[in-house]
Amino acid sequence: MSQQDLQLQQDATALYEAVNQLVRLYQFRDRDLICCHDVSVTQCYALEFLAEHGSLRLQQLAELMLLDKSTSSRVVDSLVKKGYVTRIAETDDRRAVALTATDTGVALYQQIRAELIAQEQQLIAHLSPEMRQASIEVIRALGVQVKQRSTNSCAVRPCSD
Amino acid sequence: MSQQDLQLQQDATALYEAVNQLVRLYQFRDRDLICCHDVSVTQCYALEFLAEHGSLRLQQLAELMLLDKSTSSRVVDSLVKKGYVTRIAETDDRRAVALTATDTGVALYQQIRAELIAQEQQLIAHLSPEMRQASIEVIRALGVQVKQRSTNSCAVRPCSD
DNA sequence: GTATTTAGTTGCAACTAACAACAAATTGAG
DNA sequence: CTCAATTTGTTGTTAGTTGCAACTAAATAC
Repeated sequence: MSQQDLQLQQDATALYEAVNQLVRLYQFRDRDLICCHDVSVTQCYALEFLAEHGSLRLQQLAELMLLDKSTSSRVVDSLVKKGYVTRIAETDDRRAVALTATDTGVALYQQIRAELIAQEQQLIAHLSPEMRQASIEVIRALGVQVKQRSTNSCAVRPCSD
Repeated sequence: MSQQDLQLQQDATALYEAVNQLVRLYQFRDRDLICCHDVSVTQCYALEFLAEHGSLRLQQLAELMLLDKSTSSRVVDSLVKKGYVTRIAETDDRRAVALTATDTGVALYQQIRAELIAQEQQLIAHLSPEMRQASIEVIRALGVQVKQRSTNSCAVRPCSD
């Protein structure tokens, strides 16, 4: 194996370990609140989609979140209870419900988002633009990879069991 | 705001969104198996610690995994049932149990690890060593940040509620 | 006008994880 | 040495999350 190949393999291993660590630790945010605010991570994702898209039906939200509609319905339940989202029946199709983030909900999401972005900013402030870009690319690519992995059951080889 | 500051902020936002996406999608691996192998993600983490550390007591494993000892005990249960880990009572302290990955267990972990590393390698093969290094650094730093965030309840400001 | 489809909710079961109570072994104090 | 306190690990219970299936209500199709 060449020096370069060796280096690549070492880097891949380091990347694997770093991602592993990151994702493992992130699991613990799930049960906690997002940084002191009274929403779970799943709830925050839902709030994010609603804040970004303006208004969504439950079905659409469920698809975006890759969750079952029943689960989404319950996530919305809790957000409604907390006053971050409203359910308003649509007039033209009275089965449908328009989910909308309230002002409080949007404000909460923006606050959480701003805090998290500020943290990311600290993290990459010392890096050159090229390095930053590379990091972002890699993390994006990891996301795409995981997405493929979760739709196919296995990315490397077909399922053996 | 200067051009550079603006760029930094944009990069931070992009990073936030990429990490968000990655971590959100990773949640779905949790219920599935790690890429067709018959262990859950938590079980795989336990297997990893045992394969890396050789032999651990339950208490030690629980601390490493940041889980309650009861939860760890049950995670180990399932790994024992599947034949990936053995529980062997220690002779000098008969309360204690030495947890050890079996050969099969180590082999499984190494296979999973190798597959994941191969994927990472594809991902970063086209990057220059400096770019790779930067990516790894950033992801590592994100991990450390999350760790702090999960011990302190809030990294940015003291809890307001 | 009835049958089918669609949107959303609720019942239920499976799973995960923590807390508390517990049993068994070890350690310590007198 | 003996009995209390501590340590190690397991089990009972509870809370929370999620998906599937069954359901209601509304809209659409024939």
